[in-house]
Amino acid sequence: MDPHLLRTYVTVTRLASFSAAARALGYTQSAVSQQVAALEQDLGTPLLTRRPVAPTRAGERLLEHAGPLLLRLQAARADIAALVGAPDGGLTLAAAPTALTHRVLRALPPTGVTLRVLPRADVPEAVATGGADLGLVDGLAAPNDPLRLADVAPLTTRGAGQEPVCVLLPAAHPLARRAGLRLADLADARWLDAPGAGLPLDHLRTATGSTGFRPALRYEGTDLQALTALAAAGHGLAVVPRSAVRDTDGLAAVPLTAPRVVHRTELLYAGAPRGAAADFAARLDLTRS
Amino acid sequence: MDPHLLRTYVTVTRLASFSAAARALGYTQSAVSQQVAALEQDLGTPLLTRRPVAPTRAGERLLEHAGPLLLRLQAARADIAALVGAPDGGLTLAAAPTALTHRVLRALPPTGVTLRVLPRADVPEAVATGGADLGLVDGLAAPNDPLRLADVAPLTTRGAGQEPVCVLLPAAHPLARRAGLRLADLADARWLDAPGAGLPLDHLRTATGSTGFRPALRYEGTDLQALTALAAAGHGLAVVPRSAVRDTDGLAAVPLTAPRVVHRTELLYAGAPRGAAADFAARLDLTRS
DNA sequence: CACCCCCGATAAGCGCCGCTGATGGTGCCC
DNA sequence: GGGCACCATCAGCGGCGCTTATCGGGGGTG
Repeated sequence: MDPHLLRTYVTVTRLASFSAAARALGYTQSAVSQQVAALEQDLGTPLLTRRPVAPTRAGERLLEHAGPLLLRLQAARADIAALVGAPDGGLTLAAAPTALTHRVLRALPPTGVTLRVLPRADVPEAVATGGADLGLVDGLAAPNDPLRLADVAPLTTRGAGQEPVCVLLPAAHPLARRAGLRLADLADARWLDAPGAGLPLDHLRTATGSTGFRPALRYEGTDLQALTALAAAGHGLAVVPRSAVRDTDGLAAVPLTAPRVVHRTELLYAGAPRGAAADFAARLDLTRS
Repeated sequence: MDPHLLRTYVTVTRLASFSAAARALGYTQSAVSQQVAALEQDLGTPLLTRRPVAPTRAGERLLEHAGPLLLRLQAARADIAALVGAPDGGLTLAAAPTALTHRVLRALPPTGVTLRVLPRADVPEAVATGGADLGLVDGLAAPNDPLRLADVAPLTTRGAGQEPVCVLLPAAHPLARRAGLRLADLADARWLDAPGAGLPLDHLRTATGSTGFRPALRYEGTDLQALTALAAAGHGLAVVPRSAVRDTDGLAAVPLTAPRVVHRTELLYAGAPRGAAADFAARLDLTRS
């Protein structure tokens, strides 16, 4: 189970070709063939069907393991490398789109910042693999509960703010005049599914334990403005943190009263923040409400 | 970052000796020395101080990664192996002590079962590495919330029951006559810390967001009977699922009313349950309350 | 229907990596 | 101060894994 073999195997399945994988990895086709054979012999079972090249059942299981494994390996490398290399003075921040609250933006140093906006699921990976010094992720959680993140590597999380959430709906919606809304009452409504930009629907489902929240339109961008416009135009409801609500024609934003859920933002880092990253983290703490 | 080198490095740090690690791993001392040197060169930094042999800062970081990495690797192996080998008909069940509710015990097949009671933290590992076909873990959670488990490997969880929890206190305790108790009111009391048997104190802390719950006595066994006796004798309070409460001299069990937490039991498995494991899982589902 | 091309498996050869055994240097304990 | 236990280093060698070369087969095309 050499990581080398694992990487080759993953590449072969991804490209569905021994030869293409060989070209991609800088090997000969023969080497790739031998590597896959070695892996299969090691595990005692075929992992791929040839012609066409596709994973067997065992191969599919292995793929599920291989990704996180290689990721963790890379994370370990990056972690040590970060400890060795001197901090370069700059600060790279990976953030989910809705995690960029005003409080965060205010705490940013004036220069030397690189901001990478990523889908929320990619943020921990970016921090773990050294693609960013710090990460900001957000999500719905019970008050004071930490967020649930995939543990690609031993990352430290620190709360970076909580705020109420609102439901976005067209102003003409029958419920738009309400002072507060219960999420359970909206399970049968049509929702915007915005895994990149906002809070994906399965977050709502786990938060309420419901199986509802059928998607109306799936939005794959990361832009909140567009999401807001979609909600105003009646393409579906959305849940966003209150501070992300902007006055928009035809839009109503009603606070969510039940379940008691807050929009929570967390700061992520590997090891201890250093240099500009430490400064930023400290400044973020100072503005704690 | 060969897993081989990683394993050697971990062994060296654990034994704090190159020579001892070499003996343990079946290498010569020379080989171990070269392996560690290779790892250090690969990562570009010293990982160990010699004389005495102890990890450097970078080495400590690496250790944090190496454990889960090697575990995952082993889990992947075991996962594939389980897929290859025919199910042996038997069923090995790894369970946390308090996860063995009556409902679980009733669903067990009459023969061919091996029951391994482990500390809760070890259950996912046992399932992932093939030490058990199924796992049962329990813990406190908000109603309908899944438990938080370390994801050593892609494991599937399935709810296997929820029930209210009670606080165990001596019958002479001033609060023993109450009909219900709020956990927050008990943060300053002295608690039994039973990481093996019951619900460790940090579970209570995360559940309430409190930093209280100072331990009075630390109990390292896995026996609930002893824990109950300790509570009755006034050595500290404990929280247990209601069904685990037995009539005991001098013991009072008061339902916990706030926060709204339940004792939740979950079934864990890698891939899809097969053979006797599938039967058991289905029977557990049938008795769903 | 036959040819050809592309793909993957296999064989042979070789270079390099990593192991062993031996030796050197160093701190610690007696 | 001597001996010992420990780790580093060196030389040598065996085997692993790569490349090159070749074979077998399947599908597309003329």
